[in-house]
Amino acid sequence: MVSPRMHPPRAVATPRAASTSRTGPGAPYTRVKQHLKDGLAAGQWPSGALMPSEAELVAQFGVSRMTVNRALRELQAEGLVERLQGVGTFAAQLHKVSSTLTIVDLHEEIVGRGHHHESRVHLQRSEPASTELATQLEVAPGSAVFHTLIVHLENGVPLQCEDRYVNPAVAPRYLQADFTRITPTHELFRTTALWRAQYSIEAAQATRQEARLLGVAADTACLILVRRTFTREAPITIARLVHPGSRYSLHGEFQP
Amino acid sequence: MVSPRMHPPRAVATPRAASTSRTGPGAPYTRVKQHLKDGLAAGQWPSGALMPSEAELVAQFGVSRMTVNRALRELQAEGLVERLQGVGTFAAQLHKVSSTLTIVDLHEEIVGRGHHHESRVHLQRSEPASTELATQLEVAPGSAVFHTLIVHLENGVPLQCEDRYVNPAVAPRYLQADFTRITPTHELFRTTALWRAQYSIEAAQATRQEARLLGVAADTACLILVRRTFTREAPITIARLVHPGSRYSLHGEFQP
DNA sequence: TGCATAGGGTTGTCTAGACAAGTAGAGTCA
DNA sequence: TGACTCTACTTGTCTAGACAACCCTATGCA
Repeated sequence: MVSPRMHPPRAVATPRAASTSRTGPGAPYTRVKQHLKDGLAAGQWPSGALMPSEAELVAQFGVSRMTVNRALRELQAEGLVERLQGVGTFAAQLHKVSSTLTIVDLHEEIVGRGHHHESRVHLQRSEPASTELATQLEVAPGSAVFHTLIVHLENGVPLQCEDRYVNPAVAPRYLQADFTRITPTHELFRTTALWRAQYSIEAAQATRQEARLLGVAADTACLILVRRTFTREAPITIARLVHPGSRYSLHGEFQP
Repeated sequence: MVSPRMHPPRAVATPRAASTSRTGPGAPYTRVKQHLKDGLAAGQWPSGALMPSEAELVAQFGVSRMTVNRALRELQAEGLVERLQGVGTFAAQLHKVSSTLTIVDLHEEIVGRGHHHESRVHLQRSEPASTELATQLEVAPGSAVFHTLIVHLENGVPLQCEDRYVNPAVAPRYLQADFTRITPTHELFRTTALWRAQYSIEAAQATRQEARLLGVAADTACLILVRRTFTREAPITIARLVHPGSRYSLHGEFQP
């Protein structure tokens, strides 16, 4: 980090008195944004519905149009609304948007959309590793590994089935976490040093168990992401993340 | 899509004369943003280096601070800079970046596996762009774009259905290529300068046409990758790549 | 009937000024 | 020396007004 610039004298604006704090999450544009997010989460505007115009929001919130405009522009960037010049602002198709293949915490992603996130823990235990799993996690065959099976719900709708095995040597306290309150991704982020990740993405029909957990028909096309992460020394975890294809897609961008 | 609201009369601003167009990619905030992006790409500011303050950019570009602020805010959102209130703007740590969904030529991939690659060209022509497509490729609606529909086979088994639209302004000789001998990806690599790519991955059941072309059942789960590539200036192509899920998966790796 | 146009809505953007809040160097005083 | 304030600088945000580009409907005219 380079040290900040010196401070040569320069004439600046004359100060005056004012009242309320404006920085931070209580800022007006944040209020407008949250109001719209809440409305979207509550189904106030179904997908494709026309949302209030900037002028209407200006009147409703008593703020300037630039402020409203910023809120809407950010919602657009987040993929929650679509805007057409000369036409209006529309509620976007639900959940299309997700983020990069960067490893993001699903919880943050869902909350970032202004939605409610819930985890249902179906399995949380230690079990002996199969031969293949032992190879993947680079542990001795038959030695204990941690296994969790969790379904994540967005606004009550199952979004992801997360079947995960964890290397106990790297995250010995993994099983003690309360996964209804913290996601495995977050827990592992917190306690291990991620260095590298490998993933593979495929489409397949859900297994019977997965279909049941996700509440979809057994032949639904699902997007399956298998991700293996590593510290600099050893594998941390291998996760099989199953999304019903109709409710999810991955987006990304890269620049060589 | 709900129909737009009615237009009750309301008083609006009085018009006045002005000169240059401000909307679009030539917009001042875009210029500022691009200038900084270019500088970052050129290594003008190494990771962590202090970048020009808003006031300096205001002076340099002759625009208002709000305009500069917007450019910097968007660069921050893109992860290219970090900003600290009261301190300054710093070049972000390089490539925290995502993934290596590197664009590989399918032909090389198949040949690399020691297998035989064959392309069946089902469509190769120029056609008028639909409104949405025109937007995606940033061409005038209704203007001609190039369209190819090709099925790639590995050892005689259909592996990918490639439905591709190309911007004629960027690759004017695209249609003259012999796609039984060279893949579109290779042709475009050869004739255009790839700068950026956007992709979206989802799972879905194949359409009837796709199922027929791929020789699979209509309800087969497929992995669909929609990829849009760009030169530094304009979109090159948008491709919809459909793989029968059972026969394909994507692999990647990244390092933070 | 059919076409051109005007009007009034919508988003997109820019400006100039202002205040708020945070940082850090430079002085001041005990 | 060490703790304090002062002050210049930074980013963060808001406002009111304006113009541009675009879209849709209604209207008037041929």
